[in-house]
Order: sequence, then C-alpha cells, then structure tokens
Amino acid sequence: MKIEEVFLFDGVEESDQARMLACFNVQRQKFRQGETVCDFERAQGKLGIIMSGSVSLIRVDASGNRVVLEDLSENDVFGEMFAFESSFIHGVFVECEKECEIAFIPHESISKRCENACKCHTTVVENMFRVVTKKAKRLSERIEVLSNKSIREKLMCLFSMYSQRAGKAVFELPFSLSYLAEYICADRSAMMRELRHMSDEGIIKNDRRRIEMLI
Amino acid sequence: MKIEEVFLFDGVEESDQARMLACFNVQRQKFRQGETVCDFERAQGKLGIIMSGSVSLIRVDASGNRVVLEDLSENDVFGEMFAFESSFIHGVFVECEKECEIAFIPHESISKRCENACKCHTTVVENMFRVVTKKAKRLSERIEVLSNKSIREKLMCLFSMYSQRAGKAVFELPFSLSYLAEYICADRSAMMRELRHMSDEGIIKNDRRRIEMLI
DNA sequence: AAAATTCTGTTGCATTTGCAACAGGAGGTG
DNA sequence: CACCTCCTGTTGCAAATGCAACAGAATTTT
Repeated sequence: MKIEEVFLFDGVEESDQARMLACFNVQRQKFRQGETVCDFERAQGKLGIIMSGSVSLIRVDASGNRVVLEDLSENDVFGEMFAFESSFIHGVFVECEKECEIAFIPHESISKRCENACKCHTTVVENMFRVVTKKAKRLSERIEVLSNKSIREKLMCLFSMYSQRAGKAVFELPFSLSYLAEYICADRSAMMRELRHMSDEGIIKNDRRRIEMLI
Repeated sequence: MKIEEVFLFDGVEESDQARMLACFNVQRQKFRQGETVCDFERAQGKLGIIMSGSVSLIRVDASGNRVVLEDLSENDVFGEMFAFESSFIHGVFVECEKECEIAFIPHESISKRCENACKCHTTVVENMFRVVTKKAKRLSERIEVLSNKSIREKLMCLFSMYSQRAGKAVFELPFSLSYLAEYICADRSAMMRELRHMSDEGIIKNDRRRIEMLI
C-alpha cells in the first residue's frame, strides 16, 4: 500500500515517503471484525489512524454494559492524545467493526518538531489539524445532544440536526434504532416508548429508521 | 498587546508579526462578564481564541434552560469550525464569564494554505493542532462521563477521574456542586440526593466540594 | 430453504429522576 | 450591621426512565 493513500499523508511528495516513514515510524496493521485494535491500558502513547474500514471506541462500565464512546471510520483518529490520561483509562478499548487497516504512529512524531525539519512534516501536521478538528466537531455535536435531560429532548435535538442536514423534514437514520439508543445513552425500550408517544402526539411520524418531523 | 502573548502565535518571530496580522486578519476584542462574545447565528465563519479570562459556550433549550456546553479559558478555541453547521445552531452562544479578551480569526486563514507561504503559518497550524487536540480530549472526557445512564454512575466516573489525577482518594472539586450538576447534565437536587445516598451507603464521604472515595 | 442473528416493537413494574419549593449558611458589599 | 447573592441541602410528588422479558419481522448466514 502506498503511503499517500492515507489522508494524513495527503500532499506529501512520493519522493519524500521514505524519509517520512523513517521520521514518523509508521506501523500498519490489519484487523478483522471483532478483533481488539488497541487496548488503552497497554497502548504506549500511540496514535491510530484508520486507513480503511471502521472501528468503535468502546467502554465497558461497572455493570458490564458496553457503551460506544465513538464510532470511527476512514481518516478518523484515536489514541490517548485525545482521551484521558492513560493511567486512568479502564475498560476502554478500540474494537474492529468492519475489517480495517490501521496506521499507528508514536505521538511524539507529530507533537514534536521534526529534527530533520522536513517540509512534509508541515503537511502532515496540517492534515492532522483537519482530522482533529473534524473529531472535535463530532464530539461537540454529541455533547449537545447528550446535554438534554429527557429522551424526548435528546431525540428532538438529534432529529432537527439530521433534518437540517437533509434539507427537509423527512430523513432516514444512518443507523439502527438500537444504535440510536446507544448514541443518546438511553435504554432502548424507553426510547422506543418515547418515539411512540411522540408519534401519538403528532410531533413526528416514524416508520423504523424513517423519521419525519411534523413541527 | 503583543501578538506573541497569544499561545497561538508561540514561536513566531517578532519580525514576522506584521505579516502575520495581515495574513491572518486577526481582530481582538475585550468583553466584560455577562456580555455576549459571539452569537453563533450571526458569526460569519470566525474562530475565536481566548487570550485571557474565560467564557462559556451556552445553549438555551426549548424549555428555556441554560446548559453549559463548554467552559473555555485561556488558549481555548471556539467557533463553527468545531460545532454544528452554522445554519443549524439555534440558541447557542458564547458568553463572557470572567472579563476576557478574544482574538477572532477568519477560519480560512488557518484552513487554507497561506499564499505568501510564510513559514510562520506552519507554526500557527502546529499550535492550533495542539489547541484542538486538547479540546478534543476535554470533549472525550465529558462524553465518557455523560455516557453513563444513572447519576450515580456519572458521578463515580468523574470522581475516579479526579481521584486518579490527584493521586489520592481525597480531592476537592474545582467548581461548585451546582456546576457539577450542570456538567453531568442532571438536576441539582437529584444529584444532591444521590450524593447523600452514596454517603449513606459508605461509597464516598463528602463535605461540600471535598470528596473522598471509599472504594 | 432453513437456521441463526439482529432489529424492531411491546409491556409491567420498580426505581430513578426532574421539578417546584423552601431554608439555612457563606461570602461579599455598602 | 443589614442586605444581597450564590451555594448547599432537603422534601414531596409526579413523571420519566431503566430493567427484564418476550415476540414477531427483517436480514444474513449456512
């Protein structure tokens, strides 16, 4: 696989690749569905970039429930750099969702200035900046949804977002209702009940993943 | 005020400052407590960097409740770049918390490559990268807390984080209990009740902001 | 086609949570 | 001191939520 297929290395001349590999010490690895890509309790300051496929950042809470903290796909990043102090993380790990290839990079490679002062370093940092900005945006959105107290408010917040993006009142959820419940951190059956009530009250219409906002 | 006092311009030679100002089109403005720093419904693709003081990113929900989405202080950033599509944002704005000075920068200044190819652009992007990474980290932490369903679990998640950071079982919350309730997006009285129950059950000891974890 | 798995939908019940309202304490200010 | 404001703490009650358990539909796998 050529290195420039990775968004992170977008704009880096092919002739610089060898040096890049040395500079950044990139390691690539493939995973199959269900495999653990990275266990935060062990990961030694590495940063992972998803080159293909998708992964989930999972937390297993005290009661043994799995909670999806983040859903990551192509060009997304994960790593301690963007999470708790490594000493704290407990029960958080990255799991392969769809067969994927991950590029691991020691985070000093990016955070430190390059001793060789290679110009490609600049390009990579610019790309990383975009990637992290996108991540921050996604996280902000989710916090805005979660900051609502009731299930109904969470749903309305998320739905108006989707509706806005679709440019119309009707839209299709990009994932299952089960996953929706996970995303808003609510019990699935409680959410289903609330969806029904909202339908009964004429606030929305819904048939499975197809949602229509009526107000 | 000298431009290099802003972290964002850390490492930029003084001689380059004039060019920087032209390149980035930075505008500085001061605000007093309670003033609206930025209304997202109007802000035209600007990015704000907090040079001093602190601000809150507030959302006013349908019921008129104020919710703090983010608490930002020196060197933190805000802006549409890190939030919803500007067309969606409704009832979200930035309010001055402690007398502050904000640097506004059109976001193209950073996301686009500099036509003048000034080397300081590189430095600024590197700095921005660090700032955004810190932001992503903070957001991730909060999502991890909010991803718990019950108030008790949210508190335990947050408390073990603080305890871990303090390196001991006893620690002092960095903010008021009222604010704590806001942070975990729970009703204050419900949270107080839960704190009491946790004390009764011998899980924690607490006296106002002083918390001790007993398990 | 049959089997297995995941998704969608429902219900009863106990528990948790939010809401409204009140009250004392701490700290600041004139 | 008197006044004000914010913080902490409490309670009753209604409503929302989680939990457990079940069942049919849809989808995927064998």
